[in-house]
Amino acid sequence: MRNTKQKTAILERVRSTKNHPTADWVFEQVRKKIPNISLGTVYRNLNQLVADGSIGTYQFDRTVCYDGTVDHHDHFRCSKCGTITDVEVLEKDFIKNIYQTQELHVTNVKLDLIGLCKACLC
Amino acid sequence: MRNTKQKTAILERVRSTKNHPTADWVFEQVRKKIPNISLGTVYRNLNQLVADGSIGTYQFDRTVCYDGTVDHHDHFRCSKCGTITDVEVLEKDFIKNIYQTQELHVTNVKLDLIGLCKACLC
DNA sequence: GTATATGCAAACAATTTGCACGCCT
DNA sequence: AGGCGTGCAAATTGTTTGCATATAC
Repeated sequence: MRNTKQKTAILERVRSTKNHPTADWVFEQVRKKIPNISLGTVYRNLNQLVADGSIGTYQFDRTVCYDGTVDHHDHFRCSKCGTITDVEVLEKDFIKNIYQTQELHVTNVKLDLIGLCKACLC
Repeated sequence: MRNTKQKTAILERVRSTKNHPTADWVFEQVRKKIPNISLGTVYRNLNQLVADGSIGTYQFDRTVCYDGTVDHHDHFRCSKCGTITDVEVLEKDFIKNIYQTQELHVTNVKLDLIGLCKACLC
C-alpha cells in the first residue's frame, strides 16, 4: 500500500476529531484541503485503514462511523443528539466472567451504552 | 393498526424461529404461504412490529436482523458461520455498576459477544 | 518505467416511499 | 362506505466497483 496525500489527509482528519465521523463527513472535511478528492477514494482509504488497524469503526443504524482511537474502549451514544463518546471499560473482570460462564468460545466483547449525554440532560 | 393475514403471518414466522432472520428471509418464508406478498409489505410490518414492541432487532453489518424474543437478553455471534444466538445476561449487577461509574445518564446497555460457536470449534 | 491509487460514474444492496387499488371493520 | 394496508415499481441511502488516467516509488 502506497502513501498518497489523500490517505494521509484522511487518516489525519479522523485522528484529529473526537467525534465518530461518517465517511461522508470525512469526505466533506478532506475536500477543504484536496478539493477534487472523490468519495470513492475516501471509502477505499477508510476501509484500508480499518483493515490495517490504524483506525476503528462503530456501526450505528446502517452507517459506519470511524474512530481515530484504536485501543480497547466502549461507546456511549446519546439517544437525543446522537453523539457518540468513548468510555473506558471499567470492569474488565466482568468480561472475564462472561468468558467463563457462557459455554461458548468468546473472543471479543462489545459493550454499548445508550442514554442521555450531559448537554441533553439540561 | 389493522390486523391482516400478512401481518399475522410475518409475526408468526419471526416468533417461530430461533434464528435472527433478515427481512429478506422473512419475505421468502412468508411467500410460501402468501405467494403474492411484497417485500415492501414485509418491511412495513416488521417496522411496525418493532415499534409496538412485538419483536426486537439486532443489527449486524449493515442489515437488520429481527428477533422473536423481546425480553432482555444479549447476543453471541459466531465469527465463522455468522449464527447469532441469544444469551442470558448473567451479571446484571455489573450493568448497575456501569450506570453509577459513568457520569452519564445510561438508560440501556447492549452487550454483544463475538467468538466461535460449538459447531465451528470442532 | 511500472504498478498502484485516483476520479468519475455506474452498479449494488438494503430499505423506504408514492400511488392506485383492494380488503378489513 | 371509508380508510387503512397492500402490491408494485421507482426513489433513496450508504457503499462498492470498473475503467482510464495520474502519480508514487
